[in-house]
Amino acid sequence: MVGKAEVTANGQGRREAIVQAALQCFAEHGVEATTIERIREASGASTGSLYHHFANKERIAAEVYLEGLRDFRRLQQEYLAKAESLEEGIRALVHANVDWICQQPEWARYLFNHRGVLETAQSESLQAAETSQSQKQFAEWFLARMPAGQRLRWPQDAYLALVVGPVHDYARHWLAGRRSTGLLELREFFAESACRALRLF
Amino acid sequence: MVGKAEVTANGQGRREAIVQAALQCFAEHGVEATTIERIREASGASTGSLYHHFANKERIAAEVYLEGLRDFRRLQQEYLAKAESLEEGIRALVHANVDWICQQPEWARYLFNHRGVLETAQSESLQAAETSQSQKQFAEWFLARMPAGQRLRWPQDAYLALVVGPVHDYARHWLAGRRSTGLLELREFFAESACRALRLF
Amino acid sequence: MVGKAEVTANGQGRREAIVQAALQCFAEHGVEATTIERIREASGASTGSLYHHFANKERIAAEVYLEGLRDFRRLQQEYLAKAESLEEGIRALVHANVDWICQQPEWARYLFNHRGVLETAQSESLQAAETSQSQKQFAEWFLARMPAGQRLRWPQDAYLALVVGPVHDYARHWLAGRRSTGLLELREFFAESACRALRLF
Amino acid sequence: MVGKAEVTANGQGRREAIVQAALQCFAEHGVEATTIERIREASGASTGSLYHHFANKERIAAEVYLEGLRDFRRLQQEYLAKAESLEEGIRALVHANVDWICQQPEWARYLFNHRGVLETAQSESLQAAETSQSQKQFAEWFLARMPAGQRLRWPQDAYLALVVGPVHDYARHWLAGRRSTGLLELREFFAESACRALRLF
DNA sequence: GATGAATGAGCATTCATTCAT
DNA sequence: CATGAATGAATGCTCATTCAT
Repeated sequence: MVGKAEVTANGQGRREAIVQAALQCFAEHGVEATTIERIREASGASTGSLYHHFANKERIAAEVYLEGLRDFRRLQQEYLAKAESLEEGIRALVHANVDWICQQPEWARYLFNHRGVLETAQSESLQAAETSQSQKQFAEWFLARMPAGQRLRWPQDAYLALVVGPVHDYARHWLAGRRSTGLLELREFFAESACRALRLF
Repeated sequence: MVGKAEVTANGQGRREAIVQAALQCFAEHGVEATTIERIREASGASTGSLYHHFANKERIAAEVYLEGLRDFRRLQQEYLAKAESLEEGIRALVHANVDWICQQPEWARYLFNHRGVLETAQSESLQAAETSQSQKQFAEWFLARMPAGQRLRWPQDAYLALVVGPVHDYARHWLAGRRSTGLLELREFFAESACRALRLF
Repeated sequence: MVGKAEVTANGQGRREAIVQAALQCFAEHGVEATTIERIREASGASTGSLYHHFANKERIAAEVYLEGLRDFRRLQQEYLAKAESLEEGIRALVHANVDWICQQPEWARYLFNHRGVLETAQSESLQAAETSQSQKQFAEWFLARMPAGQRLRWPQDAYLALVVGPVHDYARHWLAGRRSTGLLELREFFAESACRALRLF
Repeated sequence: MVGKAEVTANGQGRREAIVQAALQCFAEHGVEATTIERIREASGASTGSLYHHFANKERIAAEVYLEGLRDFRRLQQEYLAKAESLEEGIRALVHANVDWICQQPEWARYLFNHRGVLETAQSESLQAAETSQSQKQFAEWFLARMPAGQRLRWPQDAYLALVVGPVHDYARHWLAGRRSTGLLELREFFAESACRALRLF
C-alpha cells in the first residue's frame, strides 16, 4: 500500500539518482577514472539496474554532459532575456559564463574537459540538437540586434571566441588551481574587455 | 666490437624514438587510450626497454608534454625577440600561438587536452621550472616594457587570458573539427582584437 | 469484459508464440547464444510472462526440442504407414529423414546440435516417454515384419545407425554449408545404400 | 643456473600446458561452460599468460580442436598406409574411426560437438589447410585405387557418409551414454556393412 | 642495456531470474 | 496472467608493470 508519489520517486528516482551520482564522480575524478562500481555505490543502484537504464558508461557520461549543458543554457537564457542593447548582451554572456562556472565549479570542470563524451557516445541526434544550442541561442539574439543591413566581416564563431575565450581560458586554469585570483572578481574585467574587443565603444 | 659513439647513439636514439612514438600515439588517441603495447610497437622498443628508460607511462606522457612545451616556447621566444613596442609584443604572442598551433595541430591538441599529465607525474621539479615558462617568458618581456612606475590593476594572468584566450578557445574547437574557418585566416583578427581588448589604441 | 474464449486464446497463444519465437532464435543462433531478452522481443511477451509459462530457459529449449521431435515423428509415421515390405520400411525411414530435414532445415540443425537440452532440463519424465519414440516407432514396425523366430545378431541400434547414419552424417555437413550437392538429390542413393548395408537384396 | 632443458620446458611447456588443460575442460564440460578461470586453474598459468599466448577463448578452442584433428589423422594415416585393396581401405577407415573414438572418447566427443569453433575463430587459414585433410587424405588414397577410367556416379562426400556415417552416428549416441553396446564390439559389423553399402562384394 | 614471458588486480558488461505492483 | 524494474554473481578480457635471463 504505497502511495503513488513514492512509486514515482522509486521509478524516476533511480535514473535521476544515477545521473546525479555519476555527475559527482565524473566531476571529481574524470570519466575514465570513474568505475561503474563507484557510480553503483554512489547511486545506490545495482549493476543490473545501471545497465537497465543506460546502455553503457559512455551513455551515462553523455547524459550527464547534456544535463550540464542544459543547466548552463538555462542561466544564459535568463541573462540574455534581460539584456536589450548589444552591449548588455555581451555583458550578459560573460556574466552568465562567469556566474555559472562559479556556481557549479565541478560541473564546469567536467564540461570543459570531457566534450569528447558526446562524440564517443552515439547520441548524435541529441548532440546535433543540443550541443550548439548555447551558441545558437546567443547568435540569434545577437543577429536580431545587429544594425540592419550590416554584415559580419568574420565568422560568428570568431566573435564568440572573443567574448567567451578569455573567460574560459582563465576559468580552466582557475578550476585547476593554477590561478589565485577568483574568477568572480574578474567578472567585470572580462565583461568590459569583451565589449572593447568587439569595439562596442 | 661497437664503438662508443654508436652505443651512445643507440641509447639516445632509443629514448628519442620512444618519445616520438608516444607523441604520435598520444596526439592521436589520447593518453589513457594509448597502451604501452602500442608505444612499444610504434617505437620498435621492447617492453623492458621502455621501462628501462622511463619509470612508467605517466612519465612518458609528462616527458612528451614538456617536449611540446619547449617546442612552442622556442617559437614564441623567437617572435618576441623581434618585437619592440608593447603592441608588437601582443601581436607576437598571438602570432606565435596561431602559427605553432597550425604547424603542429596534433601536438597542440595534446597540450590542450592533457595538462593533467604534469600534475599526475611526480615531475614537480621539472614542472615548476618548465611549465609556466611560457607565461613568465612573456611576463618579463611585458613588464620590462611597461611605462615606468605604472602598476597593473589586474593580475597578469587576467591580461594573458585576454590575449591568448580567444585564440585558444577557437583553436580547441577548430582542432576538434567544429569550426570551418581555418585558424590561420583569423590570425590578424585575433591579433588586433587582443590589442583592442588591452586598450593599446 | 473479455469472453472466456479470447482469454484462453490469449493464454495458449502466448505460450505458443513463445515456443515459436524461441524456435527461430535457437535454430539460428543456438541455445546458449540466445538470450531470454531476444526470445522476449521476438515473442512479444514480457519477461515476467515468459517465466510464468516456463520455469526457465532450459525448459523452453526442451519444449522446443520435443516439439521438433514430434513434428518429425508425424512425418515418419506417415511414411511408415504406407510401407509394407521390410525394404519399403527402410526406404520410408530414409525418405522420412531426408524429406523432413530438407523441409525444416533450421529445425533439423537445432535437433542435431542440441540434444543436450533434454538431459539438462529435468524433463526426464517426458524425455523417457518422448525421446526414443522415433526409434521405437520404427523398431516395432520392423520387428513386426521380421521373419518369425529370427533373432537379430546385433543390437537394433546398430542397424538403425546403418540406415540413418549416412543421412544424418551428410545432413550435418550439408546444413553447415560444407556440402554442395543437396541432400534431396541423394535421397535414393541413401535409400538404396541402406538396403544394401542391411543386406536386403 | 638452470639447464636449457628446463628453460625450454617452461617456455614451450606453458603453451602446451594450456592446450592440454583446455582440452580436458572442453571435453568434459563443453566450450561455453568452461570458464577461462577454470583453464587458468587447470593449466597453472595466470590469466595474463593465457592471453599472452592466445588471443581469446575461441582461439584456444580452435587450437584444441585442430590438435585433436591432427591426432586422429595420424592414426588414420597409419591405418591407410597398411591397406592395399579398396576393401582394405574401407575397413581401415572404419577401424581408424572406431579405434580412435574408443581411445580418446572425450576428445571425440569434443570434436563431434564443437566443430563450430573453427568457423567462429578466424583460423580460416589453418582451417582450410587442416580441416578437410582427413577426408582428402582418404579421397586421394581412394581415387588412386579406383579402376582406371571409372568415374564416380555420386559425389565423393556421399560415399564417405556411407562409410563413416554409421560409425559416427552410433558413436555420438554411445559417447552420450545412450547405447549400451560398446562401439568397439561393433567394429567389424560397421566395417563389413560399409563394404556392403559400397557394393564392394 | 635489451628482451618478452609472466603476473594479477581490476573493469565493463551480460543475463537468467525474481518479485512488487 | 502480465509487467518490467531490479538484482548481483559471474565472466572474458585488458594492461601497466615486473623480473629472470
